[in-house]
Amino acid sequence: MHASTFAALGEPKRLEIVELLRRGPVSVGDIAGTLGIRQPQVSKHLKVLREAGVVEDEPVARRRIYHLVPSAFEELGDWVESFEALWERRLDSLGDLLTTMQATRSDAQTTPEEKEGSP
Amino acid sequence: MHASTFAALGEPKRLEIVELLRRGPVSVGDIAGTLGIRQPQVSKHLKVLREAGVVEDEPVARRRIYHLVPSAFEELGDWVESFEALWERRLDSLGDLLTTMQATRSDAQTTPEEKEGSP
DNA sequence: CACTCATATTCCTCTTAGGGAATATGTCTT
DNA sequence: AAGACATATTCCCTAAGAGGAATATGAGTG
Repeated sequence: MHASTFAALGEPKRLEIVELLRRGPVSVGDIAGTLGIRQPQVSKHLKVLREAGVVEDEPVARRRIYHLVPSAFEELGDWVESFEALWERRLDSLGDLLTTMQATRSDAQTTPEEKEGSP
Repeated sequence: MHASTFAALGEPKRLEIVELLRRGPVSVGDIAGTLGIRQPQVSKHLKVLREAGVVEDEPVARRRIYHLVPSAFEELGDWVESFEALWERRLDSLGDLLTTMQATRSDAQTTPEEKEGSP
């Protein structure tokens, strides 16, 4: 996963553009009009999104219609999924830990004990 | 979905930190040592990640152990999913379009390109 | 309490990114 | 080909962000 993808989405206006494109392909001028951004800024933002692989454009008549690129979101989804798989494992470990603690001791008072293990 | 989450992940070193934390909770010093970044920079990056809700820290002895925050990734996952649902709808529309075109059966004209596929 | 280790914060500098205005490129239309 | 429209690019300026070095805060240990 490239940081540039996140960087592209990390700018508020660009995220708005992406949310707008969610509704379907839109031209540069329409993006500018809908979001109240000036056309040159829109073109700049689209350039960043395009180079990050988030959007693509297709010329139609004399305008350029921009649309989202599914594979970018698939990659993102895979990445996030690979993290979500961790919580389950962790929760299992936590369950084990709690079970162990409960079995070992069931009392705790003022002084929190220091967990040892790192030399 | 807040742009700040993406912005936090959009910096290469910070993304590295997140990838490292995937393996489990780590102290600031260990992050610095593992990634070859100086401690102050690590603290700064962690501050950004923390304020974006991506990581949390817990004091253990005299260090601070940082770990990922599941809810942040869940939110991310939901967001991405809401996009992936679109492709299917779009593909349905495309299917309809193709069906219509085939039914109409009026070829010739300015149909310049065809996606390569099964011949 | 003084000391030390671990982390956070500050100050400085420099590069980069974003907005505004103007202009260049490109593409239909007539 | 000239003109009109749509988009991209450039220049300028300002501000945000990231690294380096030094220092402040905080927590545990003798």
